Amino acid sequence: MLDERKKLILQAIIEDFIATAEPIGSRTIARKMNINISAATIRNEMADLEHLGFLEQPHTSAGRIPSSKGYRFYVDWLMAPIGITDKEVALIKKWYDERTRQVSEVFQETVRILSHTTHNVALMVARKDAKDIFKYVEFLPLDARRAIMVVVGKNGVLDNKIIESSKDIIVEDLRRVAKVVNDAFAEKRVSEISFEEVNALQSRLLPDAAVFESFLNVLRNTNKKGSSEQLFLGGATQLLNQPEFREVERVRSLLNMLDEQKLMCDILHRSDSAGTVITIGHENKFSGIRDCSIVQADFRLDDETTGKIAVLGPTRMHYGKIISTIDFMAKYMAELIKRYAA
Amino acid sequence: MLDERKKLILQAIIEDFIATAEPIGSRTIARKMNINISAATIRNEMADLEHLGFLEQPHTSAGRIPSSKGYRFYVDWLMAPIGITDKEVALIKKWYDERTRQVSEVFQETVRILSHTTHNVALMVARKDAKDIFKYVEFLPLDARRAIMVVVGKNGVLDNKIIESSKDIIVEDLRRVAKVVNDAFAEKRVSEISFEEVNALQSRLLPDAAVFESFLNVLRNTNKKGSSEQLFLGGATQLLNQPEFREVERVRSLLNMLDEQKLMCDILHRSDSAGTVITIGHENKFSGIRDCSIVQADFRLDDETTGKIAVLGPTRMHYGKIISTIDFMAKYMAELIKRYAA
DNA sequence: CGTTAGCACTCCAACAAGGTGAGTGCTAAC
DNA sequence: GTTAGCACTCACCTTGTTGGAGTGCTAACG
Repeated sequence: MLDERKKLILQAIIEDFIATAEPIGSRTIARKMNINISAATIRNEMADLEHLGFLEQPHTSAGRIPSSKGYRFYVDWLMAPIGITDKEVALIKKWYDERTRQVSEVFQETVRILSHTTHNVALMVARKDAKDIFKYVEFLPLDARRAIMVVVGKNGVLDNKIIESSKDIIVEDLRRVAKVVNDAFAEKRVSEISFEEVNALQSRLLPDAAVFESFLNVLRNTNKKGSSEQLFLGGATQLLNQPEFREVERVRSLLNMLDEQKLMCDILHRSDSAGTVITIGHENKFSGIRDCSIVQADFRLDDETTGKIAVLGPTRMHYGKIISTIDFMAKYMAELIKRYAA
Repeated sequence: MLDERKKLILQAIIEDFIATAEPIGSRTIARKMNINISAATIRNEMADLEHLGFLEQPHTSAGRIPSSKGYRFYVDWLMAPIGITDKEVALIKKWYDERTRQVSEVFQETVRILSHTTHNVALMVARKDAKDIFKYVEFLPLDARRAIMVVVGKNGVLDNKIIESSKDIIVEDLRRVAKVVNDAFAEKRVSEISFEEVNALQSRLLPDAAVFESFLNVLRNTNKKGSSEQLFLGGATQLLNQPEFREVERVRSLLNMLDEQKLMCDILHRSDSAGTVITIGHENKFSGIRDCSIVQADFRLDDETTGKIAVLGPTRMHYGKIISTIDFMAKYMAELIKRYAA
């Protein structure tokens, strides 16, 4: 497709632009490349590359900058894989160590670290598909008028709630409710308990309607809580350090997009393909980020929980570094969560 | 302190500046105020007000802008109380309705709404002081090798955890552990269970050391989780709409501060006084926000949970409106949380 | 004595003009 | 195919000019 020299020149241009964010001219390239070619020759090659769509000119007599297509070619064919160094790994582990104590903190800290190491916005969606299976309900006494209803699923407690009564609680009543419910629903998947089944029980439990209602609420809640999708976002500040966001207008429009949680989830779910996916500039479906690139990877925490982790920034980003960082983070995070959950 | 006319002029200047963000001159004021005073007179008065420290001049022959002291006087003496309208209340309630389903969402949504209605950054810290009292521990069977340990406190389940064993679990063993632990710790405040007491039990439970260890872990965890402080933050985007943040540099320095969770907590906790507190410009202890004001109120959710809710923005803010909004939000949020928890 | 008109002065902001430098495309020679 | 040379373009910086908004001061007025 491209001869060897064109590839070299394209690579040199892109890498220089990634480093400096300045349009780059033929002389500079001639000076930087080891090959002894004159600026004039490079000028000719650059004109060719522009006609082929790999480069763009902001205006006549400025240097060239890479187009989306140019970056795509670079990422697919030219880019040298840049691994993550031991030092960086150590730093990341240190950050986690210092700031996370429990599972719930790991997600937020992950985007924090990822945004700091990549100097771009980091985001993550974790999606939990409830596959909870109900086992039994048990009532634990608290005091005369209160008891705790504990709903147990196949993999532990699904939820618990205090039952309060205006008159003294009779243990026998609770035990009866438990028995009926347990007989009816045991081993059922929570998300599949139907309206009809519930109705059928309702009449039998009329004297304890309140308790039964509470139980249903807990179930519904579990289901809702179980199948959730959570978005984490960090490092908007990082963007401000990028020269492409020197004007407030650009910053604002992007920040506004990032505020739209639903939209961001959609963007991340756009690619169903597994593994690491890179979307560059115009390849984005959403016009608001046509001048940005997204590098994303997916991860799996357990049977129920999967997610995507991504870095978003200007098309001019260190693709190689970001890819290896994100891959490492996805794996390490999953590992960490397992460790904390144990 | 100030004669009636000076007050009127000061008020006019401040309100104009809040509206336009432009330094304001004598002629403009003369035109806007109903009173028939010439621009020259106003000039004299303005010179006085500047000498008294209520106004500042960005440079000679620009208009005047209010100083921190000027805003302080305005807030304390001049400002007309601006209530929150029924329409606004309705809007806020609608937003909550649309986006919150459970307690955990209320906090985040509160800062979202607050930042949108005030067009400034909203933040909130919720602090929970653990006063949990241990009642008993109970083991619920799950399958042959697993059981759930449920730790019950005075106000419900403190925590639960799955106990896993390599050999079949003997119910009697668990019951024995439960009895020993319950006898020793019942009615004790979790945060006050001492190292010595734990040691004393350890020897008696040697055969079931693993289970006991798990129990201790849960206790420790409860304690840690119980006494937490969480920061919520929203609406950084709003800042970008303010003319004082037209240059990226200012935005960056502020966003960097906002990223420092610990610092922000400190700032909010600075004022121990209850009720609504306003800190204007130079009154701030932290130099990074010397050109910002903070309006904060505190709230109480229950015996254990208290917090602060605040709006942060340029000194040029609609103090009256923000105060009434924040007061309303603090109350309404507490109410909402009670409702969801019930 | 407070108020006002008038005036000279200051300073920012916007605009225009000219110079500079990096870069290009084209052509002709190697 | 490669290269040197040259005319040309365009952004950007510097400098100068102008206009307007605003001030402080002074002198006159009721």
